[in-house]
Amino acid sequence: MKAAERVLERDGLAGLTLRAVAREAGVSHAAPTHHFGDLTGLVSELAAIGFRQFNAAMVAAGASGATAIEKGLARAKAYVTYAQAHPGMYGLMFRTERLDMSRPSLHEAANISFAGLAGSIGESRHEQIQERALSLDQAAAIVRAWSLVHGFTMLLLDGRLTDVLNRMPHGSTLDLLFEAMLKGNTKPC
Amino acid sequence: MKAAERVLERDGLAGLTLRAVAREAGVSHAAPTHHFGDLTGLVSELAAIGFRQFNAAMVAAGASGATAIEKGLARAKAYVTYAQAHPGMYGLMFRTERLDMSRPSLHEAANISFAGLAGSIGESRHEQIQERALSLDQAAAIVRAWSLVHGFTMLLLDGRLTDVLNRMPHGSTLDLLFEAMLKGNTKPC
DNA sequence: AGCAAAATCTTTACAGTGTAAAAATTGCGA
DNA sequence: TCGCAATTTTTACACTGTAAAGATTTTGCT
Repeated sequence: MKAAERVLERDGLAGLTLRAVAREAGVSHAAPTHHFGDLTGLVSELAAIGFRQFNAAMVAAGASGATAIEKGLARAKAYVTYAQAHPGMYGLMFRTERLDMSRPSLHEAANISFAGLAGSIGESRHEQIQERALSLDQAAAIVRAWSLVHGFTMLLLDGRLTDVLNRMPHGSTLDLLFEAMLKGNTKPC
Repeated sequence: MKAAERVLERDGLAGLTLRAVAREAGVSHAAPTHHFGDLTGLVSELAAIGFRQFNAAMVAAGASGATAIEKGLARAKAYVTYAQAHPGMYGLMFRTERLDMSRPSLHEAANISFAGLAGSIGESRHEQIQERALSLDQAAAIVRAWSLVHGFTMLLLDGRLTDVLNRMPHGSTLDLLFEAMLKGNTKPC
């Protein structure tokens, strides 16, 4: 197996550095650079793997429910669950600063994930969504679902929800809060 | 003026390093360390300033509207506008990894921002919210609004919405999308 | 098989970085 | 003014990403 592939088996993303992955892979410190060009390249390649895992989890979750509503809820929960299980990877995937979205593998993986989201929204609206041309309503529905779940996930991973949770009635769980958030009427203003 | 204070006048947050702020402040490279302890301390102090600015913008926006609905919308727009005007700062404020939330100044500034959000939600629900004890409904409403706006903001700053925007009907603006997202019915599942 | 070319890896080097400890300087109150 | 504490500089170290050049291995082709 090539060093490049060994590098991509890393699971802890905390202290991710070119030299660290080189050490772990048992190669010289400059070897990874040859494969990935630079740190941005390595991170982008890892993020692409993340998007594929992430998408697979969502597809699997969507297959479980019976109604469109159940499927949507299952997918939303799978979204948060994936992020909780792989917080470092989720951060990598959605922190554009160190990402090169023009890399084909990353671009494609991210696009497939987005298509899954759009398809899911179309399903729940009982209409076929043409990704190339969205109506305002469709775009709003997609962005609403995405913002809601992504925002919740980010706040959760960044520890911004612990205070709210602690101040909720005794016995309240994160799951309960998440469901209540999704099911309620949105208009906050 | 002390070097420490000069450091905090930095506006570009892109290449923020201890040594960079030292250079800009015209002090030795190790001077900032004495004031802030370490990089986490510096970043946390900057984030506290950000939260205060941010909160001021929200309060100002809330004063403009007549009805509770108008106020809420104005605040939501001010939220996104602040993040667009200070993307580096917004990232700093919500990227916990390099933040020390136990720092009194940061903790307090972040709490005031949260109280503003909670108060805004209480206003739109026509009820007084006791921050120390939230009902499930109240917590869900707060987290829903926060997730929605924070998620939208993050996706926007990370460039994840440009594709959606490009595929919307000709003439659609970000503002239009944002309003449509907020006004629609939420249940994505 | 043999050999040239391409891919892969190592070595060496350099400019930055955060952080720690000691030395030097400054400011200020008694 | 003197002394002490706050502040800053100096020096040092172990890291980091990146670049360039040489060494090695793998691959493809006749």
